Amino acid sequence: MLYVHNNLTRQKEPFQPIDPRNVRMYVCGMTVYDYCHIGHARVLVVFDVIYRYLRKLYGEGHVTYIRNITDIDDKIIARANSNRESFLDLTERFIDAMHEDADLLGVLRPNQEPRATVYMAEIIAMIEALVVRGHAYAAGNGDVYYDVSSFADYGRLSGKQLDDLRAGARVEVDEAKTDPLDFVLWKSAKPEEPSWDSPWGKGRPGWHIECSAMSTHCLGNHFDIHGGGLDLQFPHHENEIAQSCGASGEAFVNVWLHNGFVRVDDEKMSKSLGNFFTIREVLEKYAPEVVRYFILTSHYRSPLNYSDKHLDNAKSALTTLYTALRGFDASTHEVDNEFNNRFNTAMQDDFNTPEAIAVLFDLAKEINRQRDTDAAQAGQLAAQLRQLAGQLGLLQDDPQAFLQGKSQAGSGGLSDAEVDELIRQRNQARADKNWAESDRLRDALKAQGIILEDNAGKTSWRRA
RNA sequence: GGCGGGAUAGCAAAAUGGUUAUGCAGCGGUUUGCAAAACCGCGUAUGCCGGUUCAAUUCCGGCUCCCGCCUCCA
Repeated sequence: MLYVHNNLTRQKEPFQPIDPRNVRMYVCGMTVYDYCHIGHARVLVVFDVIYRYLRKLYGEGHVTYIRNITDIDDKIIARANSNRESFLDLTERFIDAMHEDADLLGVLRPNQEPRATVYMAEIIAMIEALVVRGHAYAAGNGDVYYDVSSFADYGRLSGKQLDDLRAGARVEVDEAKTDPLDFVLWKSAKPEEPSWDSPWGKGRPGWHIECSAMSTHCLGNHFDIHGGGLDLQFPHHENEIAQSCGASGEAFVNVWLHNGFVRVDDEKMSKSLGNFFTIREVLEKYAPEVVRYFILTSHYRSPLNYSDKHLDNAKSALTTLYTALRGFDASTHEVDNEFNNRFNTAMQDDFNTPEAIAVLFDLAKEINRQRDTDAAQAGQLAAQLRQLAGQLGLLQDDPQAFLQGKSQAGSGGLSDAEVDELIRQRNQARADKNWAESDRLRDALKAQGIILEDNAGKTSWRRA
C-alpha cells in the first residue's frame, strides 16, 4: 500500500486512486523565459520518480502525467522586450533548452505538456463559467477578478484565514478590485502587448487560471494528484482550487504534493535572490546522473542544500555503486527477496528515496562479498541492483562509461587511447618487476586524474 | 504580526518508545610488489530544560536557534 503525505490534510495517508486504471497527476512546470536552475531540476526529478513509481504500481499505461508550460506572463513579455524578440521566439528557445536539460537528467517526458497560449479558449470558457456562477466579476478597466469571498474553502490548502491575509501589510491596493485579496483571472492588454480576444476585450490570462483550465481539460474536473514546488502552495495552488471548484462545482484534487526547496548557504535558491545555478552550468562540472543522485539523497519534502562538496560526495557514492556493477552484464531482473521488500517499503512510505538508496548500498555490498565465491549469485544481485535503481532512474549507464566518463572540472586530460598506452607500458614494467618505473607511470596517470586498479591480473581504470 | 516546517555523529541523511540505518570522509586489519578497489572491524549521534514511562533521540509542555509562505518564484 502506497502512503503519501497530502499537504491538504498535512498527514500521511493511504493513496487511493479515483480510477486505478488511470491514475492522473498534474505538476506545475516551468515559466519559460530563462534556463532551468537546480530548483527546477528538483521538481523535474522528484515528480519523475513519483511518476515512475506510480507506473510500477498501476502499470505503464495506467498513469497520466501532465506537466504544463507557462508560455505567456509578465516576465516573458518583459524579457522578450528587452531582447527585442517576439515572445514566441523566446519561449520556443527556452522550451527546447528545458527539454535538453530534462532529458539529460533522465526525466521521462510527461504524457502531455500543455501550454497556456494554446488553451485560450478553455481559459476564457472557465472565466465565463466563474462569472456566471458568481465567483468572478469584470472590473471597469477590462480586468476580470476572482471574488475570494465567494469561495468558502479559500485558504484551506495553505492554512490561511482571509482575515489574517487582510491584516498582512503586504497586500497591494488596487482600485479595480473589490477586495485586495481578489486575484486577476484576465488582464486587459496594454498597448503593444501580446493579447487575445475575449468577452472583456483584448487581454491575457492571469497566472493561476491557466493551470485550472489545462489540468481539468486534460485530466477531468476531479483527479488524483497535483504537485509542484512548496512556494506554489500559496497563492498559486490555493487559487487553482478556488477557480476549479468554483467553475465546476465539483471536487478538484485529492492529493497535493509539494517538494522542498533547494538552498544555497541555507537560503532558498530563487531567481529573485539571484543565487541560482542553472542545470547546464552544473552539468559542465558533474555528470547528469550525479545531479540526479544528489537530488534523491534527501527526502522530497526536506530542504536540499546545494554545494560542490555535496555533489562531490554524490559522485563518490555513485562510483561505489557502479564499481559493484562492473564486470556483470547489463541485465535487469526483479527478485523477490528482502532487498526488494525493503526498497518497496521505503518507496511506498511517501517516496522515501534516501532509505531506498540505502538498500542499494546494502545490495552492492552483498554483490562484492559474493562476486569471487558465487559469481552466478552475484550476477543475479547485480541485475537486481540495476532493476531497483532503475525505478529511481539511476544506474542505467554502462559502468565503464560512467567510471571512465569525462571528469569534473572539465580537465582536458588524456584520451582513452593514451591511457591504454600508458597502462600497457606500466604492465610491461611490472612484468619486468621494474617497480620504480611502474609506480612512476601510475603516479603520472594519477596526476592526470586517472586512477588504476590492478585486479585478477587485469588493470582497470577510472577518472577521478 | 499570522501560518507552517526543522534542529540526528566530521559532513550529508533516514528511521525508531528498549535491538546495525546508509553514504562520504577518517582509523585499524585482510588482500596487493606497493597501491587502488573490495571485504572485516572501529564512532558508543540525536539543540536546551522539564514531564509521562520500567525505558525517550522518538510522546507531551516550555525555551533557544534556523528556514519557508503571507509579493514574482519549482
